Amino acid sequence: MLSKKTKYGLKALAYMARLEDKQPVQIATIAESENISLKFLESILLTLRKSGFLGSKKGKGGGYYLLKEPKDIKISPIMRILEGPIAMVPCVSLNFYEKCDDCPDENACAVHNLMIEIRDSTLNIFNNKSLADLI
Amino acid sequence: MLSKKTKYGLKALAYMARLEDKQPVQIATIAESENISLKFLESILLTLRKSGFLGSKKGKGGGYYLLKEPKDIKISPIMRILEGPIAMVPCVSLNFYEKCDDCPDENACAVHNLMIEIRDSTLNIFNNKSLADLI
DNA sequence: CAAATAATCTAGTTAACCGATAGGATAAAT
DNA sequence: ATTTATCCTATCGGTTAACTAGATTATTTG
Repeated sequence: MLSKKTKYGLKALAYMARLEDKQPVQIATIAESENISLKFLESILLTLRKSGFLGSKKGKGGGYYLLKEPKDIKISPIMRILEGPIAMVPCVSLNFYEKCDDCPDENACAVHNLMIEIRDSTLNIFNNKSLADLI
Repeated sequence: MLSKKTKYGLKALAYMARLEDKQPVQIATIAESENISLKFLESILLTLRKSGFLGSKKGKGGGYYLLKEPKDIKISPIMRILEGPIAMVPCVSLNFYEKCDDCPDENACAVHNLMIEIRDSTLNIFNNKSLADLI
């Protein structure tokens, strides 16, 4: 299940991608337009800024703005920042790998091999889609 | 993230699929072989029986057994029973649909359309794989 | 019949996490 | 100096995941 955090984050990024000018947008504007809790969105955009997706400006006329062209912002890194691993199981995660407690031999594990397939097909979509494709 | 419940359930089913004879297997045997908590596996196999995947026999020589040939047991219904919706978001779920609170127009939602693609590619795998393919 | 076997059922515990909120600190513009 | 808007820390209620306890029921075997 996709967390609300990720869902809201993607929606906010898509909102910014839709704007042709690169003027900063205020949190409140996005929150209202997309029906997102203001305070919650605040923390989400903050993490997106700290991870290098967004720039920000304080004070009047301030807000958040995309640091790159929408077409150059792929979905997978956003997912990894907001949602965590893309794989359904840590033992097939490329960026968040963790060995299973059970399972002496990964290659012999039925679930492992199935989940590799799922990971690859999911990754194939997230890697090849940009913010520009979402709007 | 795949729950342990689903993971253990799939592993147990794969275990049974590997046996050529259709003799009942005891919970304890599977639990030990696959390093799964006995009591937890107990409740998992019970739900799988109630959903029609497994048959059971009580008393000596009893246990659980598959009701169909491994090649005739697809992954998707197992996932739906143990894990719930396959879609990452309720608004794109085929079997567990639910409207989003935010989002006045689904077709205009960036996340919605992205998640439809993910659902389809995932479903494509789960629908076309059987227990026999896992082993 | 009685003892052993193994599934069935009900219920509870514990820890982690999600979504949201509160309240003040900081920085920039007017 | 005042307003505007991000930044930051902390907290909290609710839910769920993962597991555990203990008693019951049904079946087989001696």
